[in-house]
Amino acid sequence: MNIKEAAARSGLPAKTIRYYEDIGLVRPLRGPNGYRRFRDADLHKLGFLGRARSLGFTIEECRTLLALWEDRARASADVKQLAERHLVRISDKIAELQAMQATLSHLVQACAGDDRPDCPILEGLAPGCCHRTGGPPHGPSA
Amino acid sequence: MNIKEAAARSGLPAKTIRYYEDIGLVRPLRGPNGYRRFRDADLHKLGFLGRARSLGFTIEECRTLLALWEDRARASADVKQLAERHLVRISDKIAELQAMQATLSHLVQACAGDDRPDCPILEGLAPGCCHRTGGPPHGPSA
DNA sequence: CTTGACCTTCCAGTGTCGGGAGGGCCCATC
DNA sequence: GATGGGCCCTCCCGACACTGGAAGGTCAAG
Repeated sequence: MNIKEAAARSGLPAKTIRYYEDIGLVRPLRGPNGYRRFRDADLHKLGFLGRARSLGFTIEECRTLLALWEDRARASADVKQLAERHLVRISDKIAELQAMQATLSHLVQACAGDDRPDCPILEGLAPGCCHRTGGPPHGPSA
Repeated sequence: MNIKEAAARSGLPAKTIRYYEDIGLVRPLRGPNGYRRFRDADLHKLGFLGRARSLGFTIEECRTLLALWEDRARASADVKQLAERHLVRISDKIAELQAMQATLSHLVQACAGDDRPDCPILEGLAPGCCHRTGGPPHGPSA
């Protein structure tokens, strides 16, 4: 099948599928006109990738998982280790977001939110004020 | 003071400070040799930015917050609205991560993690298997 | 005068695509 | 045979918020 049907069946945008081919995650055949031709095995891979990505695995982890998936002799311990490391990352991220949430909701609760200029939120962000969560100043990344 | 001291005092890398100047968040003076010269007001801004960023506000939100901070006649409602929208984003993100966490930890628990090839994690990622969390296949972004 | 720390600008890369330009292919219809 | 519309191709740029590095200017100490 052509890319549009592969996209519809896998749930991935055609652009993403082309990108995945670009970085070597899938290798569909090519017809004589240069069109990509996807077999069932390619579809399976795409579905696998979509689900792994939706669980937050990076592309490189997906590449590893895909290799393990296709290796019938793999040890399940290898997969489990990868997944557990990813779970740790997820937990860390959740904790980080919860810390932001706690700090910010304190500030929001303290703010009247009317047409007066007094604003505990801005005051809380001002230098030398109040207690902080203490994290390094690089929240949303990592 | 020069950029290095401003970086040390604000907790931001010098590169980041240059970037912030580039996009117009701070406007330090320049000495006759072309070096940036930071006044206390610039330092305050940098600290403000660092804390707002650490709470997960985007650069554009920081720009808005900074404008509100410097506007002595702003209504605190404007700030509160911005912060509340951001809180919603944080909650959504947490929920998304928790869904990933739930799905993945189920799979991990079911996996023996030994040297045999049977792996419920990979099976759970395979097409046409088991129940999913159902989210769109774009986890870590957004 | 040399050394080394500091400063400058500019360019390129990160990760994961999405948007769009410019052009080719294919099928159906007139 | 010509035309239209849909599908496909490659290639390049932009997004986010920086980070690294190269090439070169400036300053203070020895």
